[in-house]
Amino acid sequence: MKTSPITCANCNLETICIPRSLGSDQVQELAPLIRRHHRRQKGETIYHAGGSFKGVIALRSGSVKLVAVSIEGEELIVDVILPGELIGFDGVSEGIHRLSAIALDDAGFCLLDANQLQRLGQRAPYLHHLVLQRACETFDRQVKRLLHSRQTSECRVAVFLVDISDRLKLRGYSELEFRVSLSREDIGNYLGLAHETVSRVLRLFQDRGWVDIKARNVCIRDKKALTRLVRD
Amino acid sequence: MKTSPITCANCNLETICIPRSLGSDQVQELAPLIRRHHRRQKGETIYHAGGSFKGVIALRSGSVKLVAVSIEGEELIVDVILPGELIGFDGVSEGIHRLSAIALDDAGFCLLDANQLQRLGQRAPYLHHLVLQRACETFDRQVKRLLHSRQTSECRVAVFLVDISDRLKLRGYSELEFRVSLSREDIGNYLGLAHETVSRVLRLFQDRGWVDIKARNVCIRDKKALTRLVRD
DNA sequence: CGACGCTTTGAGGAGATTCAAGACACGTGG
DNA sequence: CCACGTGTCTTGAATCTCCTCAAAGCGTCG
Repeated sequence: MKTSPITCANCNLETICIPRSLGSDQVQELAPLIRRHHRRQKGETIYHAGGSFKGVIALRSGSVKLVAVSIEGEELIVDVILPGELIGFDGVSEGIHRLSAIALDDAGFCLLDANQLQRLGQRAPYLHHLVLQRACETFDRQVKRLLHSRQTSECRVAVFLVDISDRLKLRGYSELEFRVSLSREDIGNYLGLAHETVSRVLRLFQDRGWVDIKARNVCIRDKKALTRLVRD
Repeated sequence: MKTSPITCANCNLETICIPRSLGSDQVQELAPLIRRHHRRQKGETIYHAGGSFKGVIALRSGSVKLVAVSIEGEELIVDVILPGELIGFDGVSEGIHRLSAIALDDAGFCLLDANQLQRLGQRAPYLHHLVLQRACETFDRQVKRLLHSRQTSECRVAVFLVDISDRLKLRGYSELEFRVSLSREDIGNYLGLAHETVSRVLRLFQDRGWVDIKARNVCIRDKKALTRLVRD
């Protein structure tokens, strides 16, 4: 049934994307505001730092990294995004994106146009509030991240694995077996560790029988042990 | 003229608080939504983590720390707030505050009520958008913070001093002489350093003739030197 | 197969933390 | 006015964690 148009109403992400807390009437109202069927291949950018803000984006499939680029050209990975999550808030305050969004796999996404967003006040006030909520959630995430940035390398890697696992579970995927589309370099960058350290900690976890890791495929054997390490 | 009511229209923070990018008509519209004249003494909390979200708060005077409390009861300082800045976004997504806001000095603030905020869509759409912008700014701030958390202790302390200096300047205060209401402990907590390290770095800056520090009073002698250290 | 990129592993070193002790400031009470 | 106590700040020395540098192993894709 690929031919029938996919709308918010029949999207498989309905329960985790924007419509999460909306009634079906409200979803009907939302649907026409959304532009769908955008795609990017692995490695392509969805938006560039410095580029103008086009709207809020809901990731439908694949995964994305949000990257800040310093003056010297180094990139710093600010966040990793999974399907159903919203990005683009780094462009709201200035109208210009502060971060780049880069596809880690082939990715599909929807766009809530910036102009629609501005006018959302009249058309669907609760939607506007919803967007504000989501924006604040991304703030919450950064605060959590900040908390973890104080902890040891072991904690940080454990947090990373548990976080991905939890979020995948929430989306109906396996929480114990998954593929991490990030290189060791990227994971290190994201966690504030050298890639060698990431490698070593992963090895340690494997020696303890907590995980099984082959290249980028992760199999969690003892999630409790990992969670115990987190404590925050 | 203490007797004439202070409104957004005649507030001395007009150009840096919410009205920053509003026309005078729009400020007139904003004013009645705001509850003013709230006060807290040094050490008192403006809102508690776990308490219900009452609304977005604009700080009028004094300074405030935003604090996350971990399970073990340790506090982590997430941000330091100066007059004209907005707080409360940590309560928007859940309706419950994730952080506590604690006055560092005697503080005065205004409240944009949560109920007004919800209904803002109809009454003043641009205002709602403005609030979204400010929420996203706090996100931007956390991203910056994350970037700095990767750097050496010297960089981090320099960033801290320059940041406070810049923000005070923006608000018409002296950018070279000011009082930091945080203890060494708090600064360390905020920057992710031991308080001894803060002390040592401050000493270093003093030996280099970049700053003059007596207790919590800071006098910046060579701001360029500090800025040079920042590079991001 | 060979080249390239990614990952692993080891050894040495740098930076920050921790622990411990002493200096200083401030307020209280004698 | 000074002695005293408490909390904050400074300073030093030892320790530890993680980084850097270097080299070798593994995989994958032309």
